[in-house]
Amino acid sequence: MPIMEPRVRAHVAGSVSGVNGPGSRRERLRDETSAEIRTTARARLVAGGPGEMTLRAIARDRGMTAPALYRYFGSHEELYVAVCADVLAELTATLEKARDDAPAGDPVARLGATCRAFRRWALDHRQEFQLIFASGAEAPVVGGPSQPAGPDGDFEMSFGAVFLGLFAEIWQRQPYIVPTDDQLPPHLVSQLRDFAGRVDVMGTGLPLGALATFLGGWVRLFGSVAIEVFGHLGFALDDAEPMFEAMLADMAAQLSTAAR
Amino acid sequence: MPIMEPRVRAHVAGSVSGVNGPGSRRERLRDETSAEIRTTARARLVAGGPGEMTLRAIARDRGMTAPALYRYFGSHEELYVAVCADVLAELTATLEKARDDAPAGDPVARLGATCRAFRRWALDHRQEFQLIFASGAEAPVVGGPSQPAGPDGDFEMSFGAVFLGLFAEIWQRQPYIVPTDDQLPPHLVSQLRDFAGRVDVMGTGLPLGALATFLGGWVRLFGSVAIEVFGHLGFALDDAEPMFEAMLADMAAQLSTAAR
DNA sequence: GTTTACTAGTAAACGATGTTCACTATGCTG
DNA sequence: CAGCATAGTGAACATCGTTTACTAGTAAAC
Repeated sequence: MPIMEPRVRAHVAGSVSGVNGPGSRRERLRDETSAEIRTTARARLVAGGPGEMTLRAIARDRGMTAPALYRYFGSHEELYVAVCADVLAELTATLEKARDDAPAGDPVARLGATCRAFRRWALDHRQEFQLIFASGAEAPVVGGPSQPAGPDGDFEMSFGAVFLGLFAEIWQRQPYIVPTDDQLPPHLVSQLRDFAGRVDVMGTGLPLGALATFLGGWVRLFGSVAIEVFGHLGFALDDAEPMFEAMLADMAAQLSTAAR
Repeated sequence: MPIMEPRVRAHVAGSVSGVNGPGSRRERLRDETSAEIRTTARARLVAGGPGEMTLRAIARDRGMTAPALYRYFGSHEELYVAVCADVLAELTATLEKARDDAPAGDPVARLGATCRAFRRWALDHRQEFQLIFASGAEAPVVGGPSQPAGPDGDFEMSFGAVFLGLFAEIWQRQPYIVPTDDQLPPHLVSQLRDFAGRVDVMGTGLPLGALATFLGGWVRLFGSVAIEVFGHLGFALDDAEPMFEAMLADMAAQLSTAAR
C-alpha cells in the first residue's frame, strides 16, 4: 500500500519514478489540457464576471464533469490564481511589446508607450484588470519570504520590473532632478533603502530619490487607470483619455529635467 | 383575487391603502429590522469578506430563516447594494465630520484633513472600501438617466460633492492658478462644460480649469488610497504614509498659488 | 507480451447556497 | 369582532464546491 494516493502523487510533479518526467507525451497532454481549462475559465470570466467562473460550468463548456478538473487544480481557488497568473503574464508581455515597439533611443517615449499600453489593456480587459488588481488576495507584503522572483511567488514584480527597468533606463541615459536623501522624509528613506537592497539586482545605482520618483509614477499610473476602469470618473467624464495624457505629459516633463 | 400578491405589494411602498404609511408602528419595526439585517450583513463582510455575506448565514446570525429576508430585500443582490449604500453614507459622514473639525477659515487645511480621513477610513475599512470602489457594478455613467441626485441613484455624488465643495470653497476664498480653457485639450473642455452644467447647482462659477484641477486631485487621491488598500505598493513600502503626505503637500501647494 | 501501475475521467453523494412556494400565526384595520 | 396584510417557517429545486468510489485506457516493468 503506497503512502500517497495516486491522485496526490500526480499533483506533486507529474510522476515520481520512471522517465515519465518533463517532455513525455503524458506531460505534454496534461499541460495542454490545463491550459485549455484556464482559457475556458478566462472566457467565462470576461463573458459574465467572476461569478460565472464556476468549476461545473467550466467543465461543462469543455464536455467534462467537474471532478475531473481536480486532476489539474487542487481547488477552485487554485484554478483562480492560475488564471490570475496567466493574465498577469499576458499583461507583462503586452507591456514589453509596447516598450520594444517604441524607439529604442528614447526611453521616455518608451515609458509613455508602455503606460498607454497599460491603460489600453486595462480598458480592453476590465474583468481581468479587476481580477488582478482589485482582488482581496493582497499581494505579498514587503517583508515576505524573500523569494528572489520565485516561480510566481512575487506577484507584482514580474511586470512591475518593466516599469522600474524603464525608469532605470531613463536615469542612465539622462539623469533627471530628484530629491536628495535629506529632502525626503526619513521614514521614506529607510524604506527606500530596504527596497533598493531588495532589487539591486539591477545594479544601476539609482539614487533613493529616483526610486521615490518611480514609485510616485507608479501611483499616478495605477491610480489613473484604476479610477477609470472602476468607473469613478464617469460622474464627470465619459472619456478620460485627455486627463490621462495630461498626466503622462506631466510625468514626461518631470523625467526630462536634465540634472547635469 | 388581487392583481399583486401581498409580498410584492409590501415591497412597493410599505402599504398601499389605509394609514399604515410612514410613521406607523409596523413601518418603524420594519425599518429597524431592515437596518439590523444590513448591519449583520456588514459584520459578516468585515469578518470574512464578501464570500461570507450569504443570505442563509445572515439569517442564521439573526435567528431567522433565509426566506424571511425576502420580506426586506428582493434578492441577495438587493441586500448587497443596500449595504453599499449604508457604507457610502457612513463614509460621507466621516468625511464631512473631518472637514468640519478642521479650522473653518482654512479651506486648504480642511481639504487636507478630509483627504487624510479618506485614507484612514479606507485603511480601517478595507473590505468596505473594496466593496464600494472596486465592485464590478460600475457607477452610473455620465449620460445617465439624469436623475438629480436621486434617492441614491447617483452613487458617487453624495460624497464626491464633499470634495468638489471643498475645491469650490478654496477657489472662492483665494483663486489659484488654473489653466485657461484654450490651454486644455478641446475634448476635455467640452466634457468639463457638460459636467459644469450638471453640477452648477453649486453656482460658484468655477472656471473649467478649476474643475480639471478638482478632477486631477480626485484622481490622485483615489489612486493613492486605492493602490495602498489593494496592496500594490507593498512590494516596495510597508507604510505608504510618507508618500501620501507628499502627494497632499504637492496638492496643497498647487492650490495655494495665488492667481490674483 | 503479458502484467502491473498509474492516469484521466465518470457517477453518485454531501453540505451549502439563492430562490420559490405553500402555509401559519400575529397583529392592524374597518 | 371579522377580515386581511404581514412576518415568518418549512419543504423543495437547481446550482455550486468537494469527496469518494469506481472504470477504462495507457505507459512502464518484468
